[in-house]
Amino acid sequence: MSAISERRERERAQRHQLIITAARELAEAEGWEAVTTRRLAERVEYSQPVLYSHFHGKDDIMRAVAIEGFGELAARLRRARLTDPASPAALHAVCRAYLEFATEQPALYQAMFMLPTDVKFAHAETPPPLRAAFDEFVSCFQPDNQRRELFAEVTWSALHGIAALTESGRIPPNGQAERLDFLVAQITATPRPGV
Amino acid sequence: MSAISERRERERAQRHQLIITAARELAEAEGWEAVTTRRLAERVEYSQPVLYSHFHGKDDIMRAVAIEGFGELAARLRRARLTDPASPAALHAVCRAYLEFATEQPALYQAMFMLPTDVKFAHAETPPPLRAAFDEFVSCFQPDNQRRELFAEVTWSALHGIAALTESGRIPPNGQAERLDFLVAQITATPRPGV
DNA sequence: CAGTATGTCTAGCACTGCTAGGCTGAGGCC
DNA sequence: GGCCTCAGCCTAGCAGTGCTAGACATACTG
Repeated sequence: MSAISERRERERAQRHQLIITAARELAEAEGWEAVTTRRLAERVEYSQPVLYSHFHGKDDIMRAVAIEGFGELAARLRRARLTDPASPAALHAVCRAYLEFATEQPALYQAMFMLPTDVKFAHAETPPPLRAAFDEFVSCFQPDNQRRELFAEVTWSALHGIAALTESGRIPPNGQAERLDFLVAQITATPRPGV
Repeated sequence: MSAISERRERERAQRHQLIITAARELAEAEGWEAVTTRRLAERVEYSQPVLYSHFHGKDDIMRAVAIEGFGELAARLRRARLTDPASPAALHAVCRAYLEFATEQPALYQAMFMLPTDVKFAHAETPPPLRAAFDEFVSCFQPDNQRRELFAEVTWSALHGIAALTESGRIPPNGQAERLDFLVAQITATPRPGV
C-alpha cells in the first residue's frame, strides 16, 4: 500500500509537470489564445477533467507556468550578474539578460508579467523565485545606496516597458541595443543638481 | 432622397459613436472581459448583428476605443507640456500626465497599450493622434539633441512599464511619485563618462 | 470474493464571437 | 394611390470556450 501509493503520487507529480510543460510549449508555439483546455488535454493524452484534478482551472495552469518561469529568470539574471560583477557592467548584463529572456520566450514572459494574474508581488506570499529575480536587480546597486529598491523597481519597470511594447509591436524590434545602453547609462548617471 | 440618406448617415454615425462609448464605459466599469457582444448590444439597445454592420468584430470595436484614447492622451500631454515649457519641468509634467491618464482610465489604457492590437505603431499607417502623443515626449527634449527619438522611446517605455506593472498589481500603487521623480531625474541626468 | 475507493471518461451546461436567412417597413416609380 | 424593391434589423443557430455532474471501470482492502 505504501509502495503503491508512492508510485501513484510519483505518476501524479509527473503528469502535473507534463501538463505545465505542454501548456508552455503550446503557448510558445501558437500563443496563449491557442491554449484551450481541450487542446491541452489532447496534447497530454487525457480527457479535460483530468486537468481539473490537478489545477483549479486554466488560470491556475498559467500561474504554474509563470512560477516556473520566475525560477528560470532568477537563475538567468544571477548568472549574468556574477559573470561581470563590477558595478555598472553587472547592471548592464542583468538588463540584457532580462530582455533576452523576454524575447526568446515571449509566451512565458506574457504569463509572468502581462496576462492578468493573482500572484502576489511585493507581498508576504510572493513566490520566492520571484523575489529572487527582483533581488538580482537590487544587488546591482551599491549596498550603501538607501534607495536601491527604488532604483531596482524603476529599472525593472523600464525593462518591462521595453519588452512589452516590443513584443506587441508597439516599438520596432531593432534598436534594442541602443535602448539598453541608454537606459543603463541614465540609471547609473548622477542627476544634475536642482532638478 | 438626398436629405433622407443624409439623415440616415447622420444617425448611423451617431450609433457608431454610441457603440464605441458604450464599449468604453462598460470596459471601464467592469473590465474588458465583461465586454461581450451580447452585453454591448443590449446596452446600445440593438441586436448583436448591428454591431457587425458597423465594425468587423469585437477587435475592431476595441481598436476604435483605443484610437479615441490616443487623441485624448495626445491632447492631455500637450496641455501638460505647454503649462510649464521649461526643459526638465515639461518632461516631468508630461510624464505625470501620462501616468495619471493610465491610472484614471485603466481600461482605456489597456485597449491602447496592453491588449493585442494590429494598430501600426511607428509606421506609415500610424494613426495621427498616436504619432502626436509620441511627439509630445520628443518635444520635451532639446531640438539639437540628435537622439531625441531614442530618449522619448525609452522614457515612454519606462512610463508604460510603471503603468502596466502598477495596474496589474505587480508593483505597489504607492510610491508612484518617487518613481516619477527618480525617472525624470535620471533621464535628464548627464551620464558619467566611460560607462 | 464482495465492497470500497480511486481514477477516468462521456456528455452536457452556460457562455463566447460571429453569421445566415427571413421579416418588415420605408422609398421610389408608374 | 398602389406596387415593387431594397435596406435595415432581428431571430435563431453554429462552432468554439471553460468547466462539471454523473456514469463507468479498474484496482486495492477486508
